[in-house]
Amino acid sequence: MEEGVQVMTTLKDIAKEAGVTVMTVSNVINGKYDKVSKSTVETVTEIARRLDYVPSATARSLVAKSSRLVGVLLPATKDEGIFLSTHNVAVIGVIERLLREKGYYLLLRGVSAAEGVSGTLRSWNLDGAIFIGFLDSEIQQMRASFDTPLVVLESYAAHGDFMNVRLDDRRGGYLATHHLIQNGHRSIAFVGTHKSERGVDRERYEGYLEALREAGITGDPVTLLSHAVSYSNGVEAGTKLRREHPEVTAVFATADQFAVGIMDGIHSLGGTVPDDLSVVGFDNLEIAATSRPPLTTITQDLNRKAATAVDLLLQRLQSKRDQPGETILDVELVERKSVRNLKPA
Amino acid sequence: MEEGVQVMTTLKDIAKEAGVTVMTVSNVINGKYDKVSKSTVETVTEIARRLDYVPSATARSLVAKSSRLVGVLLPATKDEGIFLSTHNVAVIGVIERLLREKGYYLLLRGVSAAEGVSGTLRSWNLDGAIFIGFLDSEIQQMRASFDTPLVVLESYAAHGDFMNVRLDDRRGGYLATHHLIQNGHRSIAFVGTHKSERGVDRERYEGYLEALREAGITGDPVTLLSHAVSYSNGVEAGTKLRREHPEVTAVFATADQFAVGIMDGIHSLGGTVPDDLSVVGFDNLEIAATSRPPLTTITQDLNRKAATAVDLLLQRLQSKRDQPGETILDVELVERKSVRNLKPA
DNA sequence: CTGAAAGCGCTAACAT
DNA sequence: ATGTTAGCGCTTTCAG
Repeated sequence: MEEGVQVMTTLKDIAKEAGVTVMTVSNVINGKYDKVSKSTVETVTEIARRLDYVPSATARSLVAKSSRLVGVLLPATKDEGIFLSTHNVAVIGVIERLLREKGYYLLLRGVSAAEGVSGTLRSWNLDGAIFIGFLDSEIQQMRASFDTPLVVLESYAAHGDFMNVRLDDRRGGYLATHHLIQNGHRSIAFVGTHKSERGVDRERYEGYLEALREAGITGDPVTLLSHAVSYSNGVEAGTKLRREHPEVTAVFATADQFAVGIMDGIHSLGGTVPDDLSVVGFDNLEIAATSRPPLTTITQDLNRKAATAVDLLLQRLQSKRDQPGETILDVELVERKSVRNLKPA
Repeated sequence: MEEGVQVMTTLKDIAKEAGVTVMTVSNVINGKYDKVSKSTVETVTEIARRLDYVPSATARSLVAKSSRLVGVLLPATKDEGIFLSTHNVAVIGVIERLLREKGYYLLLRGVSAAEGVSGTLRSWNLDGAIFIGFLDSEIQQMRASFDTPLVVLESYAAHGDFMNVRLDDRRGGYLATHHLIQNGHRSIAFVGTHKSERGVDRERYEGYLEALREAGITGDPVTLLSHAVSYSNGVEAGTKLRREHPEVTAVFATADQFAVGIMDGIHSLGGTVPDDLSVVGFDNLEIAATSRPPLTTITQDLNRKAATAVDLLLQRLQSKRDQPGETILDVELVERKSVRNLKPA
């Protein structure tokens, strides 16, 4: 029993044992059997197995241009971790599996705005990267410092230089608002983030306006904007809505966290959802199904999103061919219990 | 504007530009200023910045024994992704942050029982690894194929060869059951997994028995065992409990998924929690706070768990000193609304 | 079919 | 204070 530092078996070890050159062993390991005699293949293979040989990824990556390493980067602050939504989690899970199936490794990394991204990306010689959850401005800025093949999720950043996979947010906003209108609502508020921060919200807002316009609803709609998506900002919006805008009968929130917060805000003031206020969210997180009441919201195909991202990246890696700059995924309305039908039966 | 493959700046480039040797540049980059004249340091530093130099981690890892890469491995099947619980997600988030702070990189990897683990672990020359969510038997088996410093979360596998960070599961089981007893319950069922599969459940079961014994409750308690932790297995247990064990007034479930499932199972049969059945779970996942009714459960300090794991690993990496084989984290009862007080006021 | 030489980017050890 | 040599484990030429 050896103790202490692990001693790796190398090609050299096998070569010595087999009485051949390192080169020959390398060829066997890499399956280039046409360059090696059958008997040599057998001996070498046997010895490799016996010595429990594992190729050194670092050595390979040094000599080849490829590292078979893909970076998945998420926003992070120095003090907080990553992984905000259940959502992203699921996406990363799928990404990991797909990459693994294709023989790639996944380097997970939180990126704080302060430190650059280029260190990580370039020092490991990443074959590619996937960005999740960054603001458009951050993406543009980060993109400047490296040119590894890149797929970005949920962004409206100009996509001259990378591939973009996102939802049809505008349609989502339209669907949500249209649903409220169909249920007889006319005074529908909008709760989201300042549109400069998330392109996603700007689009959802456009969809919202479109539905309003289509229904001939004019006038300034009530619009409540926060700087970040959070439950507590939702609560705040909910209380504000009840206190200051009694005429509003429904609200479209651009995130389920907002929506659930709004509902709780209403409840805390003695109101009821959907009786006093109808709410539609966006994302269909787990909390949407378990909230009270269960939240009507806009959903998407998570697996498909992750799969699309990985596919695009790998295709790009394998065949230098250019891929479409933007892939837009469809969304759907999930009807639950947070919308009241105002129309007479 | 260059197009195509990224060309990395190397020490050689800088050396040429500065008119010095690669070695000198290396010394400057690594901050060994005592070996280089002040003026050289300045020129080299300037050129490095101008050329946007980033050291090659792969080259470094090849020559050094250290790769500054830590593997976080989770169970996965070929068809399913990783990331079962909200829980693990949070833990990984914290681990990532701590590793990053210390200058380490995180390789995220799902491991299916079929493929070995040694390939990943050894080909990347990982400095260390953290295992999350594996069965004890899997750990023992995997451990055989490599001897990288290892921290294992939530396991009762013999810890001769690695560090173990886990909860005081026994106390958790005791606390949960004791709470039910204090609320006047005498007929308390146990819902968990077959104890051979998760050591965690065996311990929680022991704690459960201990509380029963202490209260002088004898006789065979109702015990419902599944093969895997899941909501649907919980629902099944809940319906079974209501149909076949009407004498049972309370249940301790070893996982919140079970507990929430049980509650829904009861509800689906027209029963009410906690009026018809009191339920205590374990883990304090997000669903515990948002379930109906909110679930009384056993909680733990997630941050502390992750931090402990990383600390142990890094200490082990930095000073070859041996660390305690097992670190046991405390647990607490979180009281919510799923337990009915049977005692007269 | 097999070997020899060179080099990927970097650093440790020993010169100078 | 700087340079030289050597080598980490591997693959890509180019020779035999």
